[in-house]
Amino acid sequence: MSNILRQQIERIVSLTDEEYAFVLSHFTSKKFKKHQIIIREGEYVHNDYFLLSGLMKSSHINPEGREHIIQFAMQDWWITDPQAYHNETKATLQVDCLEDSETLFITLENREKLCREMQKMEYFFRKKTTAGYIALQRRILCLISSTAKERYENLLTQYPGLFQRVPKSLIASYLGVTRETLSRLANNN
Amino acid sequence: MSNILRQQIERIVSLTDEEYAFVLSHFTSKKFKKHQIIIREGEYVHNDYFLLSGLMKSSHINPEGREHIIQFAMQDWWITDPQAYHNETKATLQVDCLEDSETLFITLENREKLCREMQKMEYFFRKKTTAGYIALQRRILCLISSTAKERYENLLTQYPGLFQRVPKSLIASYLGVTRETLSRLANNN
DNA sequence: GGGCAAAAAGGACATTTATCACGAAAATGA
DNA sequence: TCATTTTCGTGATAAATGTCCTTTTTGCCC
Repeated sequence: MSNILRQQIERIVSLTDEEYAFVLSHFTSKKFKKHQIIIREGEYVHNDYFLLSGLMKSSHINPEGREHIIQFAMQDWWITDPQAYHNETKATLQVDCLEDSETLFITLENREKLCREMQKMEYFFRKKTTAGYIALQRRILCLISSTAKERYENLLTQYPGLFQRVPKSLIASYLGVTRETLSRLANNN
Repeated sequence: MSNILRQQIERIVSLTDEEYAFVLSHFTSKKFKKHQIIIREGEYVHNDYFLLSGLMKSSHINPEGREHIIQFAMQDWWITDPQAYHNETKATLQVDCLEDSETLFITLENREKLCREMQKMEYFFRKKTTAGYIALQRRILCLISSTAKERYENLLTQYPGLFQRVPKSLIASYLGVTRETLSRLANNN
């Protein structure tokens, strides 16, 4: 069974089996294939996806067709277009699969219902979002204060596995440099 | 009276006078002078500050003494070192005043107590943090996908008033460029 | 297994940005 | 008010990064 979700929640609040069953009843499981697009720009975003396995990315594609990667998500991570999901507006980001992936997703409606009916879960989501906020602040600091090389080495030490799973061009896109520049940094020129 | 805080909360949840009085009882008011340092690197961070007036910044100062600005906060904004505050660890950021400022601050203890005792407020903080998360994602996208000039123009249209209130060198630090580069961008070279 | 498309590497050159240096203008504080 | 910082702009040069291109390698699909 997929108690990865339960483990993540229980790192923040403890749950009885009954409580977890109730939580889980608000989720739906769904599998996706590599290259499948989960969220398309311009469409409404109904779900927030929790990854049980696989790998996805969220990205913005600018008018010239260049893609900029905002986030990679692997096992135990959440991914969606948060702006569109939480504000019920149309997506400006795209989310797609870099590998076959298994997910549990929750609609906004179910998330809010769950938070209303079970304060523990409202607490969980508050803490989880706070941790996310902190992580994004650190990424911003890295982007404004570090050189491309430092950002590259930083990512390499933080997520060494990522480099075996995704093409370098996507790593470059995440770091905010071109793939040529990344190639030079990686080869120490 | 300072009902700026109440207004911000009521944009998300409605409160009776009694409820607001209860909320407010968890805050302490404090004024600061320009140049005063509110949070020092290496010290524990007890408070999250809500600005009633004035202007502050949070920044990281690297070993070479270079400052990188993570956030400006003006009226109606919150500021702290979130990582140190929420995790009860020592500050890695500095928060200081760019103008004389009036604040309402809340300790982590009071914040958690308030959330426990009043689910409305847990809802408020969850929504507020979510909105903050979304804003940071957009800033990250801007940093990895836009040129320095675009980032400058973006900030200029979003916060035109800021340019009259803070030195350009700090704007540059926020945008992740040197003050010389910013000066040239602003004068269209 | 073979063919094809994607990915990676690298060269040559253009552009952007950082660095260092200096002087003028503006703001600040005694 | 006056002296002292701070701020701002600008030039010259170096370093970093982007752009465009070709070649090689890899890996995937039928």
